[in-house]
Amino acid sequence: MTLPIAIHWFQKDLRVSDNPAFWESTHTGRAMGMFILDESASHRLLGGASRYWLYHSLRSLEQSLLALNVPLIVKRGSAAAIIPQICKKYPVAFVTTNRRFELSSIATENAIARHCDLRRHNGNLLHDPHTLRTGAGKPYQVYTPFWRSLTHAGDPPPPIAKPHAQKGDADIKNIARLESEDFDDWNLLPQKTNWASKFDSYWSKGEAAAQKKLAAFLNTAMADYHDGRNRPDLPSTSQLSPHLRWGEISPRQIWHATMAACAAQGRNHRQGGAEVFLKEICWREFSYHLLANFPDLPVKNLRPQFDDFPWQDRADFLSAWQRGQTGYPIVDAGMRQLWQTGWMHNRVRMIAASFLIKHLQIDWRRGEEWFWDCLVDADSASNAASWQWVAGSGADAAPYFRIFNPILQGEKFDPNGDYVRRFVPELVKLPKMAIHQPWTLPPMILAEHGVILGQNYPHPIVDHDFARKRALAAYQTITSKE
DNA sequence: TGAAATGTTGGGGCG
DNA sequence: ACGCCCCAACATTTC
Repeated sequence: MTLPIAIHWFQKDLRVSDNPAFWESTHTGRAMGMFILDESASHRLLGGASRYWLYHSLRSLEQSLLALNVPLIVKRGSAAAIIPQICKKYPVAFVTTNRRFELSSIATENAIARHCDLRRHNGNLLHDPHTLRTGAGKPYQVYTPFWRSLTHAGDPPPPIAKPHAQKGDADIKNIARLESEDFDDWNLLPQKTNWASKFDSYWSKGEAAAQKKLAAFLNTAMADYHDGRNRPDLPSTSQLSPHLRWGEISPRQIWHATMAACAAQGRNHRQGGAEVFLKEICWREFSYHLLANFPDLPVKNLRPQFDDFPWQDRADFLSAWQRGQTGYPIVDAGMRQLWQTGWMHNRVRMIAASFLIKHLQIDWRRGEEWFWDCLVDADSASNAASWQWVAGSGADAAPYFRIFNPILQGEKFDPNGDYVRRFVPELVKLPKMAIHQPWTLPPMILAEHGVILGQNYPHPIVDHDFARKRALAAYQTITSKE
């Protein structure tokens, strides 16, 4: 008996193992993989760093599928148009995909489902974001009860294996050859200036690399993760975020591998590094829970009173922040790490975001947009939820008056200044007692260490004490109106 | 997953 | 020896 032709539509699941939708297509059909770069108007365009990652991830996926004898069709255009067209043109029985939760993606999937047998799976989250509910039957808006209910629900489903290699089928190979474009033609990599020149040395892309990175983390950094995760100067985080973003690895794989590692190491997974690590994985889950239930999350304040916040429209300040020229070393190091590597340590993301919002009084959406463009892990759920969290405009947000002091944060979490020196080379000779506040040294001493403020490193663009008081005053203007 | 301001306490210097 | 003051250290409150 010949199985029907099936398409697995890869979206944010560029992997072959623990991929429930892909599994279905290969086990109940003759499967073709499909990836569509959808740049139609309703979809947010990928940022530059994301396009870089996508290129390499597709390369890797292509190889994995080749080994499984599954052809891959890549196309550019509107998925809502392309998939029904292909289904009409060829005898495609059904289409599988792992559902997304962005508003535009939901609309696209629904449109396709009207024309094809679209079978949607929950392949990228631990649980369905619509099933976890508070006692009152509402979505969670506070992280801790969300975490409690998630852990109370028990372990997520165990990951499923990758499919066996397929028989190899002339029909679908033919279709793929006729239909597929070559993503080399898509200009996914930088064209004019190669700003991603350093990315290659920082990142291995693809499913195998993700698994390797997870294993390395579980065997080394996880033990110290509780405190280590806050140290941008140390290699103490998993750096799995871009792999998760593209679905090269699934949270269920991470969850169960962490449990297994704890068992093998004789550790308790309910405490120490493992629990904190799983909590971070669940922050991503929480972000998706928020996005699924409050689809405006990426563009609208969850707390509407923030709609009246007196944001400053200062292109010069925004640009200084983007280029890592604020005069606050920990902020500048973070922003330059972002530019050079496509990634920023999470502690520093909070500091840099707080600085943009609170010190410079710039709308969090400007920061969200910059991160969207620069991060290899830019994800509509995590990025938006985290920016709203820092701004205080989100559901379970940090109170607005929680204003990070970039000097204290630097001294606390980069105690020797090594992180600053790595990314702000003009400060490399400064002693650690001054590296987070170079302006406190007399100009003579600074010059001896190769620093001339205003020439090779900026003066602080705002005074911390002034900025803090101004931020609190601005916050008053929206709270007093209620 | 803050920081600053304000309040409290207790040891020690000193008249 | 005693009371007073100063202030570091810690705790609590406030933004």
